[in-house]
Order: sequence, then structure tokens, then C-alpha cells
Amino acid sequence: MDGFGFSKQLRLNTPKDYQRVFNDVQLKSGEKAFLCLAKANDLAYPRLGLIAPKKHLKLAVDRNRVKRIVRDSFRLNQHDLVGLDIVVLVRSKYLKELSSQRQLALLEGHWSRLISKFSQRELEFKG
RNA sequence: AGAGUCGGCUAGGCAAUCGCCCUUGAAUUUUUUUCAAGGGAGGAAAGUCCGGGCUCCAUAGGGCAGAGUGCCAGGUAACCCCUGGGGGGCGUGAGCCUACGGAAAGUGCAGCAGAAAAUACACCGCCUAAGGCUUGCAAGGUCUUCCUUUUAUAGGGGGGAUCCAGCAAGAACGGUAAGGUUGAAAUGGUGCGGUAAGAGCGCACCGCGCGAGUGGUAACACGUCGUGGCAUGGUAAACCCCGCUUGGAGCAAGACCAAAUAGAGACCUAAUAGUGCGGCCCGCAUUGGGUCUGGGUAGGUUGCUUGAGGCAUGCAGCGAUGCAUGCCCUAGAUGAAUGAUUGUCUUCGACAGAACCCGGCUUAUCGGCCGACUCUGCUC
Repeated sequence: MDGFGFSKQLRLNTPKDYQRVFNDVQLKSGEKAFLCLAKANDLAYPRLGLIAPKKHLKLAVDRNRVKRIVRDSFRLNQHDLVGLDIVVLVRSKYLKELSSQRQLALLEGHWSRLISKFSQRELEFKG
């Protein structure tokens, strides 16, 4: 796993996968635009799930755009996120007003916060 | 040059890096993984408003109801679509708009204004001819009275009454609908005659209805002829009537794989019956159907892209379109693929993301390009 690919392996594919994360949220990071939920997965790679409700983003074009940006950011940072199942929820239409650069910056912040929380938790768990 | 009308095309390009989906080929032991090549959203993909294909319900059949549709001809798989034509309306014009069958089968509806809104009425106005009314007049008639002439009949003269006849004036409980006022709409228009005043009351012209004729496949047009003084106010995206069309459900359709609407038990119910069948009846098929208990799956494959397909040329047609030949294969995802970052093009954008597939309609839309045409102005 050294490339920056984003194959099917790296996605949450079934309702079951999503339920697993929702039923036991271990890590959380969020603000106005995004909410990231995560749970350890005991795998050698991270997995990503996306929820962009029609309620917040009415147009299919907007929903697709956000998903692409999140996926791309996840793809480029996947090596730091090993061992996590992450579900990203799009929270509001406020997102629409943000530039793609701003969105990417927000996501970077979420990733690093998740990583630090995750490593802290691992330490506690071991200790 | 300015203003405008109609039609068509386009919908960022290029480079680098990191990625996604599909197909093909190669490597790998098949799975998997890797590499290479190729392809990868729209003109509206949208709204889901029509019409089809396809699938299942019966092989989708008859009638009623319901729904849709509505000038004519053509095109098409089909249509509420398209093309051409006709009628009506708008515009100087190119052009644009038009649910455009029936109102003498019936029912209903019409605020405000106005005299009056569908029945003919009569507010203002105009008129006083006929018939009647009121008032006046008194030369006729009639009645009455007085005077006078005469023996008398009768004659002459004066007064009064009456309203029989007459004359004049007035109006309406009469005539009229020309003129006025309202309105989207008021029972043909103009002129002449006519009349008490008026009126299709009569005539001329125009308009209208009906019939014939001519042209046109037809809708319809023409106005040559005849005929009717004119009859049927509007509204049918009000009910309705008439003609035509129309079975229902949808790719979560449906099919396959695995034990898979399975298999098991209990109770209830039924042959003029139940179910398929989801408006109702007929008809057709079938012999079951309903409730409950307990048990189990809710995964994968397919349908899924070669099609009423595109492009080019030729022929037929005013055109929509059809036919012929050649070439091409051009997204098939399914927690859902086209992106991100950077640079550059002086500027880079709008509306917006395929989900079974087509043909339309409607709505959204930044900018650019091309063609045809119209009007106005200037120059020659």
C-alpha cells in the first residue's frame, strides 16, 4: 500500500459497514461544514464513507463536487489514517459558499485531529 | 450604420502531477494483483408533462363508467409532437400568437355600471295620426227657454245647456325606439323615401343566413346566380352533446443461482363460490382462498446498452420525413465513475450530473460564432 490510489477496498460499501461506525463512535471531529466520525477497524488500511444529504445540497452537481473533494483529500492522506473507518457527513448548505481550497484545508484539520486522538487512545489502551 | 425577426452551431483549450469507472490485451496458478492501449455525462442529463418500445398480469377480448383529445391534410412506432395549408387576432414589416367541433337538445352563470343583460323592456327624450281622456271654443246638430210674424202649421231673431259632429290646446294608463347615458357585450350599418314621431316599414349599397355554382383532396375561399328583411346575444379550460382515442402496473418491471413469495402446524370459509382481475358487468383461465403460530432470507448475477442508433452521399418530397448505398460502435455506474492541485491562454464564465431505452413538450441558462430575412437612416 504505497500508492495514492482509491480502490473499492478503501470504501465503506454496505449499510452494515456504516452501521458499525454509527453504533460505536470512538472518535469525532466536526464544525459547521463537516462532521467526521471514526472507529478503529483492525485493518492495514483506512476506509471512507460519505453522506451528503439532499436536504443540505439540493443539486446533484453540488453533492458530487463535495464528495470528490473529500475523497481526494482522504486519498492523499490515507497513509496517516491507517486503521480507521471514517464517515464524513455534510452538515449544511453553508458549504456551498466555501472555495474548494478552504474545504480541503478544513478536511486536513479533521484528519490531523483524528490521528492525534487515535494515537492518544492507543497509548491509553496499551497503558 | 442602427433597430429587429427566424433558424442553426458551440458549451473552455493546452501542459504537468496524483486519482476514479468500463472494455480489450499481456503477465500471474484461477481468485487477486500489476502493466499497456482505448473509451468515459447534457443541450437541457432537469421537471416527470405526454407518446412509444420492453417486462409481467390472459393470447389484453366486448360493453358501460371514467380519462384524454378536438379546423383540414400529411409525417411518424406513436403522440397532446412535427410539417404544410385554412380561419381569427397582433405587428409598418420580416414574423408572432391561437383547446379553432356544437350555443335553433337541455340545464346553469353574468360583479360594477346601466332604463334594460336575454326576456324583450322603456329612464331621459321625441310625437299626439287613429281610438280614448282632460280643458277650452260655440259657426253645425239636438234639447230647452224667451221675443216676434201668423188663426194655426210654420218662419225669423236672441239667450242657455249638451258634447252627437267639429275645431284648438294639453298630456298619458297612448304611440315610438331615431337620438342620449352604461358596459367586454345592447337585437345589423350608411343614405334616401316614408311618418304624428318613428321603425327593414319600403328602396339602394354594404353586411349576414340559406341554397346552387366555381376553385381546392379537404379545412375553406370566391361572390356569378337565386332566395330570406334579418331569423340563433355571450359563455362549452361551466355541466353537457357529438366524433375519435384509451386495459392495468412498472427496471424496486421481470428472470436466474442458493433451502429461498420455500417447507411445517392450527383454525375458518367456498360451487349461483373463491382467486387471477386493482372502477363495474360480461367473457376467459384456474381450484383454491383467508387468519394465526413457529421458522428463515433480505446476498450475488442478469435485465444493461446495437438502437424507431449515428455520420456521409445520392434520390423522392414545398416540408416534416422516407428510401438506397457506404462507413462507424460512441458511458453503463449501483454507498453510485469524468475530479483535484499548479501553470498558461490579456478575459474562461451560465444553467446544471446519465440510472432500462428512445421520440417530443416545458422550464433553467454566461458568453461566442454562422446563415437567411425585415424596417429606418446615410452614401452612390
